[in-house]
Amino acid sequence: MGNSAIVDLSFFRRDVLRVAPELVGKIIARDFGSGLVKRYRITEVEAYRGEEDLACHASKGRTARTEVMYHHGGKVYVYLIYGMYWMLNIVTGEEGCPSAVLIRGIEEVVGPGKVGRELGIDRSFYGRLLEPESLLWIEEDGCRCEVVSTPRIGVAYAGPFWANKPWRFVDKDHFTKFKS
DNA sequence: GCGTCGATCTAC
DNA sequence: TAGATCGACGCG
Repeated sequence: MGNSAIVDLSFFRRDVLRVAPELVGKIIARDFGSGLVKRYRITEVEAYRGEEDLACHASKGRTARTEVMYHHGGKVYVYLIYGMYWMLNIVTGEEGCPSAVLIRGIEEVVGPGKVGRELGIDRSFYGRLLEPESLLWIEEDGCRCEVVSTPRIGVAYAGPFWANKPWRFVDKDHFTKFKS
């Protein structure tokens, strides 16, 4: 990955259905300290959109957990699932419009639980802005990739109307590596 | 206070 | 195919 620029926070302050597919192919950068910065190409994401989306945590309303989803875009939303895995999300949209993008895959790391582990994500990241001071940010290097959309994974509980929405976005070149 | 279940992953 | 493992949420 050659020259790349930090993605401005205004990028995230748009409809999640525009932000999510555009995030595929961008780079997530993590500063581990001691001068170690790792960069990973984003290969798979999912969009969660508003209180009406029964697969979205904001469908439960504004709670301590979902609070940050109601903020303006560009912040980190993390939560622990199954008592073991930290799910990494990026808040999108304007203030008061709860939505977020779940990072499901980065290069060779397939699966949101493994993404959180690889990036060393924990609850301390909740609410941070995506900027170098937060040790986690997004970069753009002009790479353009073809994006394939499919239904979201693991949200059958939301009912077929929402579970069937094609709001999972995958880099086509990586698509064959993903099992459905 | 207590029971249920989850935007998952791994090992048996 | 079941077990790990715990916080959020709903009920009362």
